Amino acid sequence: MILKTISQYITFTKEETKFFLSLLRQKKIRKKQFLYQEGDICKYTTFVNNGCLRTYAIDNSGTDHVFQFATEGWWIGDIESLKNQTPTMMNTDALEDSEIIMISKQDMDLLYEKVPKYERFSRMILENAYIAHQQRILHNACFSAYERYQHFLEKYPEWNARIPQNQIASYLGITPEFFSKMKSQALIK
Amino acid sequence: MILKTISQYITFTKEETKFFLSLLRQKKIRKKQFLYQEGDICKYTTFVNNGCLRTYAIDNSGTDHVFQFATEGWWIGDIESLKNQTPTMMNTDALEDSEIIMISKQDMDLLYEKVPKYERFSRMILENAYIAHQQRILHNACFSAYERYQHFLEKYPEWNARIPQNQIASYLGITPEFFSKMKSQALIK
DNA sequence: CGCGACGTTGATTTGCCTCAACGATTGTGG
DNA sequence: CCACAATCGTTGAGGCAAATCAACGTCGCG
Repeated sequence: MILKTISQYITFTKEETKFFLSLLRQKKIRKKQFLYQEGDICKYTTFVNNGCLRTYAIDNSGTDHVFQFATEGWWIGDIESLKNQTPTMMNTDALEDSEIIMISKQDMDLLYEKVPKYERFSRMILENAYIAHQQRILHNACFSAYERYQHFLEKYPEWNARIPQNQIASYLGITPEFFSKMKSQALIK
Repeated sequence: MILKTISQYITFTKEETKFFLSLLRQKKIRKKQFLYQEGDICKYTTFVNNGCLRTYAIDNSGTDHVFQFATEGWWIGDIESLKNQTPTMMNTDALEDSEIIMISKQDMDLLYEKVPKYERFSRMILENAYIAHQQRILHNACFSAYERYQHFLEKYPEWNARIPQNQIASYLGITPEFFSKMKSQALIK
């Protein structure tokens, strides 16, 4: 799975593939289990083989705010904490029993040294992630809650079917109560 | 200036430096002049030598929403439009008379081919930009307008002194009127 | 079964917006 | 160098989108 994802961007030789695979650690994680908690220093970047994870921050009043979801084929992790080796402000846990693949920061740096074209892969993945965030910032600024919800439905129909509504509400930046009302009333604009 | 910025991340040989410099186009842009408008396809990525630019989107009701500012040493551009060669949703213009350096997408791709370590530079710049966006998304979700303003003051004191308040208000996601009231009343929480 | 997670609905509140009016400053053409 | 417009910031009255708080139904699961 992870090789297939990478092969969409760059082509490994056999040796490179072998080397790459030697760096991976597979892991199972159960629903509700934490991968990281606030204050941890993230040592691994994570690829989701199957299942579903989320990262979220907690504000001063104790409310969760979902930063991202990750299902099959997605990467998840706090790049800030991983890059700077600083404590993360976010929590990462599993919404479903999941199988994940982890690469340590050390091995990642090793990979960049030995297989420079992996830089290209990372750059491209980052570009995509950056674009997604750009859109999210603009949508939060330019659109109403209902419009954001509609866009979410178009962009991630699979997530809508799979992820609890209170989590989606949090991702969209609204309360579960308002989300429920919005859906039932189909508030236009 | 641009070489100094790059040398913080990677080291060019003399030939590479020469090649890199051959790809740059310098340009002056006057206050209020557009670099890109909604619907344009971005062909260049832009580095600011001096002055100040901004990108912003316009919502259905005609209100601006600033996505980013760029002063000396910053890069600016719609990566989505640049990467996919799709029409941009945003406008980029100058808040001050400015001097900028532009690199075309074509030359950028050429650079990636000829100087693979430039991939690394891009990856690192992107990581930083990604982190900044991550923080912005979390702050918008977790903090009140006043808290966001305080954070802005801490992080970008120079911008606060230099950029008109209505633009900062837009960046923070509030109206100029509310921004003014907030400051005068020092609304806590 | 019984408890906790999830969703719904209603009454009330609030953070921020809208609209409108009004100084202060800047800049521009005559 | 002045008149005038445009830009920018401030202040006040009223309004709205979404939050809060609370109660209640339902489902899945240990």
